[in-house]
Amino acid sequence: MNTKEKIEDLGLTKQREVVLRVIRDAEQHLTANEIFEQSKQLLPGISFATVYNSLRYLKEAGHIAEISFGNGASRFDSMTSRHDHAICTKCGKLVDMEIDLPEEIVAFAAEFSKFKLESIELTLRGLCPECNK
Amino acid sequence: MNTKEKIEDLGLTKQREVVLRVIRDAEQHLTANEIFEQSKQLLPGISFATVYNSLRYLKEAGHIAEISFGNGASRFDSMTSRHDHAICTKCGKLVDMEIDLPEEIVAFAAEFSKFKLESIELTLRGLCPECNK
DNA sequence: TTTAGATTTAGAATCATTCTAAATCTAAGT
DNA sequence: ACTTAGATTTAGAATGATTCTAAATCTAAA
Repeated sequence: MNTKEKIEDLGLTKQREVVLRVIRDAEQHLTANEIFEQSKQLLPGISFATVYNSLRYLKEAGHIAEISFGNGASRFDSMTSRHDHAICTKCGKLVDMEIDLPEEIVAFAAEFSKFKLESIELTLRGLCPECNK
Repeated sequence: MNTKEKIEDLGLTKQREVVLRVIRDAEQHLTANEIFEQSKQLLPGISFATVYNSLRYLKEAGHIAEISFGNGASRFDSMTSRHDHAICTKCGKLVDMEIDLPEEIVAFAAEFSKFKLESIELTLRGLCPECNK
């Protein structure tokens, strides 16, 4: 039995489907390069450019999200719902968090900035359990 | 009368002091390249590498903070106190916000992630007033 | 004044990402 | 099935940000 669920029909090309599959099956958030390496195993001829094209496409279609902090390459996330991140300042480990952000804080931030809100997230920086020993 | 305040004695080298001055005097958050351009006006011989070295040094010493979102170059911030950011998804405009984050949210995030907390910030993405017209 | 360590410099190198142009695929209409 | 137009993929070049390297210079302590 395979743990990997079939990807519902999204009208994706073969390569975009592979990229999405890799991201969905990953235990952690992968970089474009890691996604390329794993995609090649499922679809040997795929090119790096296609991985980037697919990431852009999937992001715009709302199937994945891009996460980037100061340090190096972006990472990609298959969670579609709003959530937050914790990042380790020592090893770079990235962890998803679900924090219930009170409506009044969201409203205050929108009012303060005068921006038309699209998304809002909390980022915690610190030491992960391993690095904190 | 000069609006620019003297930088207190931090034991900085000439070039690090210039980089810090440029960041402190800036109206908005600058990229490393913009900082280099402006630093050259105050200290013509300064090199790009030194700007990067200085930025790293000043960041580690806690005098400035680096802000980076997916899109392009990092920006540097002289505010030392905790604060949050709003970023325009269309033009990239970056605005500082001061949001009062309830202690229980901070505690919950630390507990949830199991990280030893160093900092926490809120990031709002959306359209700035100009781009929203 | 010597010396060791830190800093600066210029330019090369690296890394992530985007662009380009040609080849290939796909779907719609014949 | 055949044509065509548009979208997609490919390989590799190009770009942009940042870091590295090695030599020169500065600084502070002995």
